[in-house]
Order: sequence, then structure tokens, then C-alpha cells
Amino acid sequence: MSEHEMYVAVVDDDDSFSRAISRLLRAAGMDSVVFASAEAFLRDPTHPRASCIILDIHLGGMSGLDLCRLLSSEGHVAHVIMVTAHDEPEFCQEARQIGCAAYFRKPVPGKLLLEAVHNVVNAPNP
Amino acid sequence: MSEHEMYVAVVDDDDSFSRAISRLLRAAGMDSVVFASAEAFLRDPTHPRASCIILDIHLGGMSGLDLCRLLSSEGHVAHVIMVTAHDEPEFCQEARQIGCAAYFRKPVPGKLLLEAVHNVVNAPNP
DNA sequence: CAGCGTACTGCACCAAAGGACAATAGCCGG
DNA sequence: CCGGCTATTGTCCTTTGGTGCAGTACGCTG
Repeated sequence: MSEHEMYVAVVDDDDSFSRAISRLLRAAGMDSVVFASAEAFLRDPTHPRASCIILDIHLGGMSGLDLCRLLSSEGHVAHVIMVTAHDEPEFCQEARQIGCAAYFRKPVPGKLLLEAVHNVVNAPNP
Repeated sequence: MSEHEMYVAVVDDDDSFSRAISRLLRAAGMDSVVFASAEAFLRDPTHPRASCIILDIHLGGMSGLDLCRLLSSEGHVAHVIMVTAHDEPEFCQEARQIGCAAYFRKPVPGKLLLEAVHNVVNAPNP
């Protein structure tokens, strides 16, 4: 990834999943950076360059929803795509309310995820 | 099925039947998604994209009528087509009362079912 | 330069979905 | 009433897609 390009951030403590998504994005010609936690994402000085954040709800420490809320309260413009391993319609609803662009349950359908990512990176900022 | 298209949901715990209906719809050029229970349907984040729900009355857990009532109380706009394996005029009546568009007894006549689906997906919302 | 750690790739397994075909039941004609 | 036909459903098999595992290459640090 070159110095000033935008990238897709993948925030998930499940390493295997992160790698699968990362692989998928790379195959589609997109740069991605993996973070194992919300804190790690926030610590990274390049994180404002994330044009899209693929975010697991269940993380050690700060949850995906917390991160999403924090970012939106800070006026962060990246689009968020939520992912969860479990069945949580209430979280899905909350995620939609705080403005996340899409929501998937694992196993994540790669095709649809790619479509969603394409949509948000081409879309105007929220 | 692509990210934002509508689809027909088939909610039935009888796998063989679901497959038959799914096949029928596919042959008619319609996208369909199968769910084995009302709960599975509800927890799928894409379920608001169901333009039509083909719903068995007898399900493990929440019944088809329960689901139908829940959806209508939540202002869900999808049309519902009820299906049952047995003759249950009282359920049929109740189904009609809570606004379901059609009612079939198994074995379901494919032609009529397709007609009913066509009618509801082309109709304005209830 | 050696050891270590991280990231990428290929391979393989598992599960779900789709397609083809076989079997059964209801219907029509003779 | 009997035979054949068609529509529906049950079953098997193939294919596809997702995930875990392991090996490899690269870069970093001591």
C-alpha cells in the first residue's frame, strides 16, 4: 500500500476471519489493513485513511458498536460494515440506527461483502 | 442474488418442500431464500428485503401465524402467502384476518402459487 | 548474519445450495 | 374400472464457497 492511499480496515479479533477477508479484498484489487481490536485501530495513525471499516461486533475490549459510535461522534467519515458470528437482531437494528452501511452474519458471503464494499467506497460520504 | 434486490422468502421446516418451492421460483426467474424457522428469518439481516413471504403455519418454535402477526405489528410491508399441510379452516380464517394474501394446502399447486406470488410482488404494499 | 515474527499463498476439509432424476399420488381418457 | 400421464416431492450427487491449517518468504532486530 502506498503512502497516502485509502484502504479498507478490517477490525476483528478472529485472525482466521480477518485473513480470509483480507485475502478476498486483495483478490479484488483493494488494499486492506487488519486490526485485532478497536483500540489497535484507533492507535494507528493512518486510520483516518480508512475509506471503509469492516467491523466485528464482538471484540475484546471496546465493542464494534462502541467504536462505530465513537467514530461517528468524532465526525469520522468512513463507512462501516458490521459483521458478527452470532445471531443478534437487536445489534443489527442498533447498527443500522447508528448509520452502518451493511450488516453480515458469519459465514460472510464474500460476493455480497465485496459488493457492499464497492458500494460504500464509491458512495459519497455519509 | 445481489446486494439490494428483493427476494421471495420461504419459511418452512420441511426441507423437501422448501426445496420444491425454491426450485419452482427459480424456474420462474425469481430469487428466493429459504429459512427453516421463523426465528431464522427474523435474525437474517436481509429479511426486510423480502417482497413476499411463503410461510408454513406449523413450524418448530414460533408459528407462521405468530410471525405474520409480529411482522404486521412492526409495520412490515411484505406480503404473506400461507401454506399448511393440514386442513385448518380456523387458521385460514385467522390468516385472512391478519392480512395474508393467499392460503394453500399441501400439496401446493405450483401454478396457482406462482400466480399468487406474481400478484403480490407486483401489487402495491398492503 | 542468525533468529524471530509477521504476512501471504496454496491446499484441504466442511457445509450449504443447486441440479438431475426417481418415485408417488392425483387426474383424465378409454 | 384400468392404464397412462402429469405434477409434486423425495433423494442423491455435484459444485461452490468459506474457513482452518501449514508451509514459505520477507523484513526486522539483536
